[in-house]
Amino acid sequence: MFAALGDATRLGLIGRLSDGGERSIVQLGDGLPISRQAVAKHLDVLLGAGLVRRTKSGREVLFTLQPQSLAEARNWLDQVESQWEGTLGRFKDFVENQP
Amino acid sequence: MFAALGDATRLGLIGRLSDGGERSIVQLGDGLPISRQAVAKHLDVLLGAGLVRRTKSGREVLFTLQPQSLAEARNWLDQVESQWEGTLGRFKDFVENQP
DNA sequence: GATTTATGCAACCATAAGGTTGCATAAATT
DNA sequence: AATTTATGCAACCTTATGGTTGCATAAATC
Repeated sequence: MFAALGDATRLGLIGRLSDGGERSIVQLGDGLPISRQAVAKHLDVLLGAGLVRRTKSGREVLFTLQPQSLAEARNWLDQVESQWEGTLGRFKDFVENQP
Repeated sequence: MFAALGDATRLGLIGRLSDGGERSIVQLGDGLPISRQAVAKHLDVLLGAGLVRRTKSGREVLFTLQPQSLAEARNWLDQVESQWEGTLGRFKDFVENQP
């Protein structure tokens, strides 16, 4: 899922969806300097990573952000950081107990 | 930087460094099914993303985690999530005020 | 001084990633 | 019914990416 976030275009798409609204492929690609197909492929990647949800409405395909999945990424970061800080704490103890 | 995290091998390296210790290229590659050179390349990527710090000690090159940079990634996620929740709040208001 | 041991540099390779184009299909419009 | 408009499918292209191998260098160890 970090891989899915590791592309500027896809980060941009998520940004556009971060207001909670649902948008079609055409809408999401509006203004971008790439073809509609390229946008569709990026959305497929985001879908595969569970970052967006796909619903059909008439002839349109609408995408919405799936923010629960972002929490997953955050949890991983939190875990690494907290483990690091735990060690930092032990290191502080060590230093402070030096004669 | 999400791109740097978007590789299983590199995530593993960060995991190994998350205890705050410093390790050489050989140490970090120990147990991995890839060559030392491949490990060195991954560490270069992590270095480029600011996720690790490089110091020389004798003939060894030691790497340590740079957790401040992880916070950056977290901030981005927080921002997207909070914007989404803001909208969710407005949506709740809307629903609750329906007759 | 000779030999390990830890890296760096560079060329090379296969596959994946991001992108394009052309054509087909399906739902709205006119 | 004819035409837009929104997608999907598939082939194709170029460049990055993750990986390897061979050789050079520099610091420890014998």
